[in-house]
Amino acid sequence: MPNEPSPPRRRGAVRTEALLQVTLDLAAEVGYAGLSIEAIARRAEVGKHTVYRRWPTKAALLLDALQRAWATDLDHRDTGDLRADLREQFLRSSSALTEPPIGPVYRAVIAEAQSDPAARATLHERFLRTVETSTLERVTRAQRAGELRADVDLTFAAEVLCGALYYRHLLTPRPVDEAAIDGLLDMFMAAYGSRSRTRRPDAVGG
Amino acid sequence: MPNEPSPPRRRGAVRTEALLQVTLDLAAEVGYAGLSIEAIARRAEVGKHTVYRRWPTKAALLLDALQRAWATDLDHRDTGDLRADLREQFLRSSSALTEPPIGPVYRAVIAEAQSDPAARATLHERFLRTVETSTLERVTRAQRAGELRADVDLTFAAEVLCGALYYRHLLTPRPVDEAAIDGLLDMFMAAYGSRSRTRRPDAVGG
Amino acid sequence: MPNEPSPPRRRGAVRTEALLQVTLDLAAEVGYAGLSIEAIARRAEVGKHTVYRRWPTKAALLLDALQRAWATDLDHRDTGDLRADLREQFLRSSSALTEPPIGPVYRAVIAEAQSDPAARATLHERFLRTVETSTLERVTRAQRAGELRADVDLTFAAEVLCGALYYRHLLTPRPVDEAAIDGLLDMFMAAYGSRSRTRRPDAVGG
Amino acid sequence: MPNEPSPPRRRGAVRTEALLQVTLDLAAEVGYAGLSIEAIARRAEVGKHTVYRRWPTKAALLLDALQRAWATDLDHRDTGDLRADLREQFLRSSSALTEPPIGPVYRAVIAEAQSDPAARATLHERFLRTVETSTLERVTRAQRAGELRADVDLTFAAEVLCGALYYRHLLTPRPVDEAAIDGLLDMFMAAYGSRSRTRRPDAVGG
DNA sequence: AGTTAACCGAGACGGTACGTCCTGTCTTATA
DNA sequence: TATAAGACAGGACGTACCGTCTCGGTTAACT
Repeated sequence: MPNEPSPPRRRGAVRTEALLQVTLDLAAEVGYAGLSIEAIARRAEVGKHTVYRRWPTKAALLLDALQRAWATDLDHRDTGDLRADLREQFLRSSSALTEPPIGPVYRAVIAEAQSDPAARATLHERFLRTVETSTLERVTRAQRAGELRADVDLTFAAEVLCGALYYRHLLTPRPVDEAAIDGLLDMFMAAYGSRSRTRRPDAVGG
Repeated sequence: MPNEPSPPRRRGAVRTEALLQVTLDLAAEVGYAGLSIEAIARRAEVGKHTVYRRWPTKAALLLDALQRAWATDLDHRDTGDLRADLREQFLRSSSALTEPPIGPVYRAVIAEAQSDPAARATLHERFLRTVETSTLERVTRAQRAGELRADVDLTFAAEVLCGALYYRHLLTPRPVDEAAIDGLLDMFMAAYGSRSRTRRPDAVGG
Repeated sequence: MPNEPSPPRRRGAVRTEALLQVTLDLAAEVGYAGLSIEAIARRAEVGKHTVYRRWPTKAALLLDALQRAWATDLDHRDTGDLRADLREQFLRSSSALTEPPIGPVYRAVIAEAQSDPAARATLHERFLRTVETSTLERVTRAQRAGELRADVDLTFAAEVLCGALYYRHLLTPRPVDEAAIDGLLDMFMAAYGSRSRTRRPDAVGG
Repeated sequence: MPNEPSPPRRRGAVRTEALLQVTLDLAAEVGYAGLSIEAIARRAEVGKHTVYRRWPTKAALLLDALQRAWATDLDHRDTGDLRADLREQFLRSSSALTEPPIGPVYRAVIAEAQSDPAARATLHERFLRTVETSTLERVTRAQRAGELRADVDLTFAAEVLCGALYYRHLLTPRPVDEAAIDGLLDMFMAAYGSRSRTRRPDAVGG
């Protein structure tokens, strides 16, 4: 029996990286449906145990893979024009969530999260809360700059801004397009904008 | 719900009812995880084909089961006080979505919907759009009654009201409680309420 | 009370014929595997009950279908040369059993017969015994004509002649070709032929 | 937290053995009809895949099970009396084929073989050919010993000996009893026995 | 000619088995 | 000791037939 030399086995962190990458590749190629641990291990030419050793749950793996792909710049710009900055950031996020590999992985995570409260908490902690926080910081800066009314606590407003867009993306056949974002910002600015700068009687609604 | 004219298959209809009920029972007893077609058929003492004959997909079955459980009164009250009516309706919806059997079934549907665009569209068409529409009608009435500004198109606002709450319920560890609803309504009324009636300078924010 | 009332109902008889023909057609087109009652009824555009009303068992249906196709001339020729007559008849039977539709139906019947002793008995009664009997008659005639030894009971010999060929056809990858038939006849004639006419020292064996 | 230690999983060859044994047990207990892969796996407390991993086909599994049960001594005795030796061996084979577990498994294999030419070939290769060969060897020895005529090739004769008995067993309601075996041997000896030793004018035929 | 009972297609129904896929645990052999 | 490979029990998937059972709508025979 001829012993063919097998390739050197990569280990530890390198392996972890490779697995996450394979997960993203699979997501991009075969989508949500192909994201089984079995398929990932097969594609990575890795024993299944090597996956389970690293992540206790498919949700955990997918969350890490999502993080790896989460290269989008989360920090809102601060050009001094709050509306324009939010608009630009929301557009960027929207297209990021739509395209592979983030899109399929995100959907997979959300599906997992429905049956796993821990995954749901982690999903929020590591991704959604981050988005909310980043938005909150930007609007808070705007508030300090006088763009927004000073008499309101914006915490919940930041959640609404994010939530409305996620809702549309995940549970609606409608796209998160410019019209949607503008409509949302109209509402936000109407509610919290400083009186003098906010009124745009010709453009509210949509 | 649109049905074919009138093929009075009483035999079939009885089975269909029973299957939907079993689905809800399973959801209440064993939760999301127990909602396999196999388990439903087994519990109903029915051949699997009897299920597949009626619903091409688990998502389709779950959507019908959801509809069956969806007894919540969707029509917003109209006491003349928009804020109070919305608040009351949102609280009611929230508790309906939290408890079995709607809770588990809803989550299961959403999980299915992530991998099945058709299910996603149907989910929205039959449930979320209904909620949006119902809300839109109430706020439009309020607008005509002078409670809300007359210069805005409220279509998107209605989506935001619903979406923000669904987001919190489905993707967040936070509960949809009175504080959340009040915060949302503050924002909404601040944005669109008629000037004289809306300002509640002491309570905005959360 | 099975009171055979009057002349046969034409409608019924026509249907029966059609079903048998469909069975043969299916056997010829899709072979053994396609011979389910379900498929036959579907192809005949007939309710399954119409099949079960006529035949209690798939085996029963197949046996009737087999009979319908069993057009092969079973009566051995009697040219005065026993060996030649048997040879000719065996060749004819062999090719009949090999080709559709008899081939597939025959195999299907035999498969059914393995799990159903009644079907096995009927199979033998209606087909195999007929072949044995027909052969027995021919060799008995030859015996009376002096072609075969007078001091033997040929009943079992007739069974062996048939059985050896069926064995080869059904359980062996070898074809029932001229060589096989000649070999068999050599053995038979060597055993039972009258001394003077039988010895063919140059041709015995294969 | 130490869970209850599950019994060490039997693997590989041991598992294969167990599965074959379960197949034979089922055959003996519930007969031909109970020999589904599903039932075998259930009885063995084994995942179905564990069966499919080993045998691509039910036929393949049954063939192996048959082999396991095939303990009958295939080698013909050689007491110097060919007729007695063959008789003894045929009787032994006959009763082996009649009783469980070989009986039901054999019938199941033959049923499978009718719809699967590969199974048919394997069935012959591994069982029937073996019987033919063993018989051929014995008669060839007898031929060299002068018991049989020297001027014949016995290959086909060996097939006929086996085939006639299989035919009777599998396709006939008649049993393979002593009379049948004697009749067959009469014919064989009449055909191929050396003249001086063979003639038994009082006993030929059945 | 009207009645009526058998027959019909269509297919629903509870079952069982098929063969495939994935899960999460466990084992083996290699490096 | 970590690994690649994959065996393993379990269970769901969606499909195919089985043989029984309605369901209305013909037919054909006998009033």
